[in-house]
Amino acid sequence: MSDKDAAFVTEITPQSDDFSRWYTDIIRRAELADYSPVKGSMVIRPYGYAIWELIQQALDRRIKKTGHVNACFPLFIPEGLLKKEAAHVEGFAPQVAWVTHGGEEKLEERLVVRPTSEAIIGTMYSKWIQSWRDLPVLINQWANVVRWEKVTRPFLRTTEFLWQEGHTVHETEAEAQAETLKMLGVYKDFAETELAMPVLEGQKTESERFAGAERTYSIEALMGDGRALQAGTSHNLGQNFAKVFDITFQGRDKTLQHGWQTSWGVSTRLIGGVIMTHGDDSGLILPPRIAPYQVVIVPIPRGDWKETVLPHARRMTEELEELGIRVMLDDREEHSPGWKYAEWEMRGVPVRLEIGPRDIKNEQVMLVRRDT
RNA sequence: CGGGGCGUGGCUCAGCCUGGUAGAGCACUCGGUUCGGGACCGAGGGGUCGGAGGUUCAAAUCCUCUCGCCCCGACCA
Repeated sequence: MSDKDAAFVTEITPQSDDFSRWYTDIIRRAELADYSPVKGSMVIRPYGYAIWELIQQALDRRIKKTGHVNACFPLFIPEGLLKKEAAHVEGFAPQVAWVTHGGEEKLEERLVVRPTSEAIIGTMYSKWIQSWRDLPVLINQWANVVRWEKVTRPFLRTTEFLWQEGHTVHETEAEAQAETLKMLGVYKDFAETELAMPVLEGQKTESERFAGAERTYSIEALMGDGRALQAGTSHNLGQNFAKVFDITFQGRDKTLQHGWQTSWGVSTRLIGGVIMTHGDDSGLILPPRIAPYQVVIVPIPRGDWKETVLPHARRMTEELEELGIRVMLDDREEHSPGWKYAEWEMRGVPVRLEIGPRDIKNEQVMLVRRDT
């Protein structure tokens, strides 16, 4: 196959030519996401969203297993609340979207569309926490947030993105620090186990620290172009927010104390990380745990295949599904087997099963792995 | 936000320099033959050239402004 043919076949720029272009080509060709009419905002298409749902499910299990529960806080935050924590507002003010009107009426107080939820959650926590017996508070939320970024890239940095943000309050500084590192560990294990994405964990420098945090830790993944990608962060907030949002409790020693907080999050950026960690010039390579289809079955349409091959392929599909495996039976007649091979390789399906009349006769099946 | 590049059917692009109101390949629709690595033949549908203004008898083409996208840098999940 000549280079020209290869280019035609995949329509994907080779990594060695232009890694960034390769990245955006894959997203478009594999139908993970598409650009929207809203500047900097992308549409996550069904195939891409299915990956996010699998990431959510797997991570949500881990978050709950470590004692956290889910809740949902408002999208809008009153300007005054965001401004309470000085470092926090300074860090986020340049990239918040403002709501100034309700219908035709100008608002008395402007609202920000949440860039992160420390302010609104801290405000609520101050109402809910009275005693050391109320601690720890271990809440997570799955949400969308908005940051008015000047430069955007699909999945890696978009104006609006999906994420989870955990917000906890503890009795002591040591407990908060332990929680911060525990969740960093959860992220590391999640990235390496579910996403097959090796990461390096460590503490961020002062300039990279989360606005308002005492300490910020992150997991960093290595991309195919040799660059690092911040794939998740865990912050020890100390008492910074507790002091301005008045999160106090009466301690075991009967004195009034401020809570010790953490917050931690990962976002749809993880999908970008997966693409850049595993993908090759033929397209996407998806780790089986988060692959919308783990197996694609391609029947060979020959002779009386509809009476022989197809029923067999359907039975195989059912049997695999009973085992909990996500299967795509591609029995479309408008595409040739060769076309389907290339298509599903491009979309990163881990395993392909080819089954034709010969296989039925010989009681065999052709299996091809995407990652080899 | 600084530097660079680019906006022409769904996609990739040619045409622009040397103005004369649009082409190719792929994709799509219909019919037929095919199908073990992106099949082939025939017949079709679809764009007024990112947007606005200007120059001109005439603008995809020249000028101005503007919007958007991509890459590098700075910043961020």
